[in-house]
Amino acid sequence: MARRKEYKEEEVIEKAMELFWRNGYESTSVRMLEKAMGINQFSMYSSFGSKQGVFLESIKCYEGKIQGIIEKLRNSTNGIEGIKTFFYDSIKTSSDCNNPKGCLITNTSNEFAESGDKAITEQIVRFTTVIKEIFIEKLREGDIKDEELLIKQANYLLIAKQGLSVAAKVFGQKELNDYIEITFRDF
Amino acid sequence: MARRKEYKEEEVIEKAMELFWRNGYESTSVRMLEKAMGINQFSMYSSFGSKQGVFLESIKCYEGKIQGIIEKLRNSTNGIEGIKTFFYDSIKTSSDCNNPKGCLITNTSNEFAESGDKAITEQIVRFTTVIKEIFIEKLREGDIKDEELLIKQANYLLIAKQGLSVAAKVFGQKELNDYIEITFRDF
DNA sequence: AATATAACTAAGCAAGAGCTTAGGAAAGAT
DNA sequence: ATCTTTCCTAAGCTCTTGCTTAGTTATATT
Repeated sequence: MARRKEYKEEEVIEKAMELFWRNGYESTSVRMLEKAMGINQFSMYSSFGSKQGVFLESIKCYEGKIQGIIEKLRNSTNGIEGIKTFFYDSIKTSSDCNNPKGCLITNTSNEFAESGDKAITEQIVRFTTVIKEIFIEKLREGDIKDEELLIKQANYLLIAKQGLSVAAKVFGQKELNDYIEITFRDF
Repeated sequence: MARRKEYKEEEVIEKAMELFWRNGYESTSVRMLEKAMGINQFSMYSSFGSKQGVFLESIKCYEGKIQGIIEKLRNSTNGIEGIKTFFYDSIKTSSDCNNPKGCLITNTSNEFAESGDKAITEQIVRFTTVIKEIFIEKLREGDIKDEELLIKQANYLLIAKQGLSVAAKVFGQKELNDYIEITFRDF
């Protein structure tokens, strides 16, 4: 017995995500969001509660967007090679132009590192933990490994992946390829 | 024939630098700056022209602060070992508490990556180039190296260093050590 | 058709941003 | 002591921020 929404939340949030991805949280204003999403502030706030609400939903949307390559990593059966492919897939996502560069999760982790925002930090930690566990799982498929070396290597790869995402915003394709090649040269 | 300044620019800029280092550019307001620097906005603007002026001067101040470890790197004579030491020195700078974590240059590079601000981007590129050239120089001191591999390795180390600075904000000491150890394991 | 409920528009709110300015205070030159 | 030049205080300027609200429009139910 009432009027229907003229937009779908899943659709407008995608536009929001791209904006946050490109500019970060603070540099994206609610006015910019309403233009990009094609809805006005009232609708935004009634659908997502707050700017932070839009942002958290954007992160979920992003996770959905990259779920494909994460599943690919998870289902890979060639150990360390699967992780290497994951690295290449990651920068490929952001190199189809018109897409922002870098990784939204990593960008966010950086922007909020010192702020200590709880809801956002939690999202990031959760995501990072998932990736690390997959790395460990894949590394376990490899040759002789004592547990300690395994953790060491997982930490290395996790930070390397994070570094890659950051580097992708600034460095060129050749530099990134050089980086990945040497990262995996001795596994 | 006039009144004298009640502060020294070199002293107040250090406080500004710490604030920018901790919060980034956008999240640091002029009101916060005047409290931290102990001078009011009039003095700030008459000494540095604008908020961005304060920021650019803060970066110079930061470069001065880390010049020690860069000179140490430059003067090292044990090739790749010198670079490894440089990595450890870099995270040491930010692990004496009361200092912000990460690297101001890297933070800035990240924050302004998509903005395309000219003055700031130029500062970053200049600094990055210097580091890369030192890396190449140190790598040249090592064993047999064709030029191409050398560039590849320099790119690797440059991105690895950048990744380390980012990681230092989020990861613990053990993870960082693991990362550095494996980064340099096969040189 | 009348009514109730939800969604839209657009205007506006307080707070904070970067920056400016008028007026007084300090100190070297005369 | 006076004058002149510089510096400091404090208030205020305009613009933008995240968010709200009054008033209107559209739709499902009766």
